[in-house]
Amino acid sequence: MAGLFQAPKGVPDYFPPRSNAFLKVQEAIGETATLAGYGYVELPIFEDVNLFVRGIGESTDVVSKEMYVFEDRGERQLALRPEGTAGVVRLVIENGLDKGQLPVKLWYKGPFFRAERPQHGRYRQLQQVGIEAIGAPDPALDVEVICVADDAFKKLGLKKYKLLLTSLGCSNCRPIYREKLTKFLTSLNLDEETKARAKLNPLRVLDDKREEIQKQLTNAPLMINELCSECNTYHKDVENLLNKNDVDFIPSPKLVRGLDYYTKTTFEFDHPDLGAQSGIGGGGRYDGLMAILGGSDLSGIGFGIGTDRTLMACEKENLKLAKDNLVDVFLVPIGRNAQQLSVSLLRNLRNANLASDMAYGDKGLKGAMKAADKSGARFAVVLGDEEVANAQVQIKDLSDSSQVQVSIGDMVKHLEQALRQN
RNA sequence: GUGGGUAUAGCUCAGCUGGUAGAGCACCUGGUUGUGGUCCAGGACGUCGCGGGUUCGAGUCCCGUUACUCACCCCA
Repeated sequence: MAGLFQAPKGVPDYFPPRSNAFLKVQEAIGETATLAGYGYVELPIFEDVNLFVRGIGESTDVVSKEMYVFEDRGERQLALRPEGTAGVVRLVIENGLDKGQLPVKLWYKGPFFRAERPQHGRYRQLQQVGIEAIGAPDPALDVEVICVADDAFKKLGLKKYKLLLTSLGCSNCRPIYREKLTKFLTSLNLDEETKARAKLNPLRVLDDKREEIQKQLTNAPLMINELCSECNTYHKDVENLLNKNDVDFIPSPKLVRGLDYYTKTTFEFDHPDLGAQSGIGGGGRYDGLMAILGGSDLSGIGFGIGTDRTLMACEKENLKLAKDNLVDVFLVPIGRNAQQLSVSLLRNLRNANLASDMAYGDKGLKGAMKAADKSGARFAVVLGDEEVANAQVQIKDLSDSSQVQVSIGDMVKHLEQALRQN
């Protein structure tokens, strides 16, 4: 049972059959983004630690206590990426993508790392698929980004998730609001820890889950009511466009994101069946980030969808994402000659795009048939000395046990037709 | 990071107030010498998470530790 090693704390393993569903989730989001004109980027898994410190914000939990920081052999300070946006923005600036046609639309996928205490759905190596659209401060673009996520979830068959939406204002209206909120919070009776949080980022106190805190927050000033006229108009446009396109959303004035760069449109997708780790995706605008990281002063918007959690949500809704069988055809050779011939036959089948496998090892006929059954293949191809001598194979339909004999030359064609019929 | 729960076969779990391990499913073999899925018979599989302690004796009690898990914090 227990070997010498176990996976590092909080790191999930994916293996068949669940790994097939994992892949489907990743593909569904990536395909939706591609259809919307987003190009794929392959980002490095580690970056200069300061990219994240500057980009995400030094005071955020993600940076201050959850980053995997290390030094390489050249004494460079690096960090395993805790999120994707900072890396994409760096890539855009470094490669001059912002000098061409705008907006720049990109998508990415892969693992991210945060040293949190693990929980079901909260991993130290977490998987995300994300998109970013940089260089067009247009409400229609905000809606496009939200729709890509929404459409991907729908494509997977998800029904129960909710879209939470608000605006966090801009560099003009947020500081004013922040001061107002701080004043309000200091009038409350809060524990030391919460007070500290209020000082660091007062907005964060708003989505505290404890009832005794929420009770005190009923009359708290809300950003959504304090937006400057520009932000207000922008947000109304976003809401109207979402309504016109039948994208349901829940106005959530207390929604806060843990990364400092968010401005204006901010959203989160929640799934009710995932307990405390209910966020399956989130994102928003980051209009100052390009400039902060030394690029041209362009706006940006994007999202990150949690692949792990989205898969869990699909499982909660009993969605069948991938078929159980990997192959449709299974070769059952009896004897050395048949086995050697099968190697070539397998290649023929696979080159004709028929997913196929064979019984390896010295299994008897019975065992090999059993393996064929286990594989989930629709057809078993039986061949022994007699068949090899006559250049024939027996093709058995495992769903109804019917069996026909065809020549080896016709095998691929026969199976192609049989599989196409259903 | 804080607080609670759990850890027994590959999986899901049973094992009472301490007396040297059990079920179902899965796996292997045979019944059927060249035909799977059903059925029947048989078989293999465990240092009871790990380390220490109490005891004549610990899966069971105590301490520590690790992992998972629930909530908080945070977030995907």
